[in-house]
Amino acid sequence: MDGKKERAGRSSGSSGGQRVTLTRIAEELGVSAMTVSNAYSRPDQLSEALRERIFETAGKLGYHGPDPVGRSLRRQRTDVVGVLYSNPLSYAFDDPAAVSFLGGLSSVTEEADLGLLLVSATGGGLVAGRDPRAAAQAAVDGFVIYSMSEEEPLLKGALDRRLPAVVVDQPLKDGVPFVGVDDEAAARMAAKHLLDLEHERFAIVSFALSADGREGIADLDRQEQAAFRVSHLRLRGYRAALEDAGLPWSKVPVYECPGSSKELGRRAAEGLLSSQRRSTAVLVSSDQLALGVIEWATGHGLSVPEDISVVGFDDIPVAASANPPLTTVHQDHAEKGLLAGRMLIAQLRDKGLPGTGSLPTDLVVRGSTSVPRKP
Amino acid sequence: MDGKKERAGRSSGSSGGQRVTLTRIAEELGVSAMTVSNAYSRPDQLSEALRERIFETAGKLGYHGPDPVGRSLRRQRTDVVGVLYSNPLSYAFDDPAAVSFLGGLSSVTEEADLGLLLVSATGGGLVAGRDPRAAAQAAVDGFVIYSMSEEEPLLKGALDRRLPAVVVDQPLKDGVPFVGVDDEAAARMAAKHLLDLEHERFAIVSFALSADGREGIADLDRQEQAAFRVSHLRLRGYRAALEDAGLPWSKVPVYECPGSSKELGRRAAEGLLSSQRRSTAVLVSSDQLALGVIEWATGHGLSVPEDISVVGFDDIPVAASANPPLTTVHQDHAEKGLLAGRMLIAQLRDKGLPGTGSLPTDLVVRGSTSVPRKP
DNA sequence: TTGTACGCGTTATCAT
DNA sequence: ATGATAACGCGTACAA
Repeated sequence: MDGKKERAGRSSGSSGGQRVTLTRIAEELGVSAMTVSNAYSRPDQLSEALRERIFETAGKLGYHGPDPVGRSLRRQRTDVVGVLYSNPLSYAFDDPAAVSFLGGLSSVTEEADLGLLLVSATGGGLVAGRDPRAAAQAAVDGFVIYSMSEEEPLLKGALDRRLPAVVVDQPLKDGVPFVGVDDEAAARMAAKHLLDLEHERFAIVSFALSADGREGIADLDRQEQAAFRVSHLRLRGYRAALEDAGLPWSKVPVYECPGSSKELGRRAAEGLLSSQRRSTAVLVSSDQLALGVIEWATGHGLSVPEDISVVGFDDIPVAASANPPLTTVHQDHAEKGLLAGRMLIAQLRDKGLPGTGSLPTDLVVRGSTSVPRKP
Repeated sequence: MDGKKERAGRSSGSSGGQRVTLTRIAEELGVSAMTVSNAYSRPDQLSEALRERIFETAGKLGYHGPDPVGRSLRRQRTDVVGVLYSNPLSYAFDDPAAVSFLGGLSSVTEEADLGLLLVSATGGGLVAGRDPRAAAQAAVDGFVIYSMSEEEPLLKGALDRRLPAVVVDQPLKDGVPFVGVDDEAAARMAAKHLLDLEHERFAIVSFALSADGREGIADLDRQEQAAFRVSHLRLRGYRAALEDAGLPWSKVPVYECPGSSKELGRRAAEGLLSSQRRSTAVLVSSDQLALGVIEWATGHGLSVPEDISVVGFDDIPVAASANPPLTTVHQDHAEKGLLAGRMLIAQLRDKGLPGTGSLPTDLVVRGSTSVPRKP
């Protein structure tokens, strides 16, 4: 015998410690294992009477249905979808956009009777010599890759397995179906709104351009080399709009935050708005950051939008009820989850490779923007 | 040969359609399968040179490490923790308390290198004849059971498997470690706060007492028979405090909501506060409901707290920044997740059965409560 | 350091 | 309606 580990379990009732399997039940009744299997998985292949007897002894022996792992091995599928998220998984639950996305995704997987396995990008902490393959070794039928960095080792590990997959937002990968929005056009729209209000002094708050955790003003070089597609495109959009209006981009400070939270937003505001001749318009590439910017501003005697207009990006649920309500670029994160889920399931069902799913965005004008105060 | 399904895959490079396995690599190199296995799982058992050669041909043939399912079967563990949530899984992502909880839980599982599998209570919609066992058939090493109804069939299915498990909030089950707070004392504290402010006309908004989806005023009978432990205890706490103050419970209307959302809160408020001689104090058993109550009130010309004081329960993140900021019972949901995770992992590691983990609560007084307006 | 033998628990196929 | 056989892909125990 192999594993001799003593089961701690309160040996409840009839059977001792030994693991109960299909075969065990079969022996007990003098039928074949196949028949027991059928009792659970294909009821039409048995007489009702036998099926009953099987369930009965199963109950008596403490057997509660086919072991999922054995079944998965044999059937060559797990009925589980893996979700890959950039950075510590627990961050996802602090990010309202990610939460909405997962909500949408889960409603599809749920309906399709698939489990949702959240796979950590950084399990095991920083254990030296940790195999980057490890995290990709999940027992899943396919992956939803949510907004990952191009360079994330986990990504390669997952894609190498050549399972069905869908990438959301980033990165773009040949042959892998993709879901996203037109980030550049959306950002352009946001900037255009402020330009229409006749703002002239702009500042930008961006989330991470690369995964190196840098924080602070990002120069042109760094902007160009952004590893995060989404950050890059949003910057491009802002830039295009400003340049179209004849404003020199080189004079627009871009503050890079290594994440997306209120706290980082406050710090960005501090870095950007402390100066004498401060900006009147701030374009922010996420709502959480934008809310942080607003907090810092109001906390320092500046009023929004009278002194400073702020535009966010994402339209997370709290944006509407913030104070002031946040003007922002709306995108439907839950819908994105739905779509990604459907595209993955299509592949699982052998419906072939879906192409690219693009979702609309629109600008939601609320209370955080207005014409600049006259000088 | 068994499965004849044609792989859709773009047959990338060297190898054809055939699945690549450990054995295949072994044959290719003329070594034993065991050695290949060791190359991945126990590097110290090989010469570095051989290991390199193995990885090389593995790469060439498109093999990317041991199959997780085969591995799980053999090792008798999956390194995955299952999370059971009451009702459609997607609701969890709409519930800030659940989201915080999952955040805490995920940070522990992540650190322990465990995957987190979200298991749906109601997969496959309402397909008739659906096996309630199905959802419990996840390939996991243990379960975190989050706030489920006592009667949920899924619960029985999961517990029957006798895997390590931890129950959070409800239901209480013999022999299953439990994490929660003292809901009754906390509710009492909330009621006491309003009594101290000299309120006398109370109304209660509770979330579900049973899983039958009923909505509306719940009579004493229904209150007593609540299937949800948490709802029951909170009501008991409110009641005890009011009765201690000499207020007759029978005159206090209890509105039951079949869930926890702003929308349901608005409906409850409508049901409770439309009357002539309305209450001045509303005790609500969740923050989301409380925020809905406030919205309804302010939307109908009542001001909070001047006309009506409202106390919530949970202290979800938005409570502090709501308008007015919500007075509520604070509990640390993320910490609850951490604790539940740790208690489950302790079992997985054979550290024996942990007992009960109890977390503190405290009342956070903010702007939604004050003395009642003089009549 | 490497190889042999076997079993983990299930189910598809084909036969009866 | 039921059974025999043979994998599914891997890893433990032990021998060499």
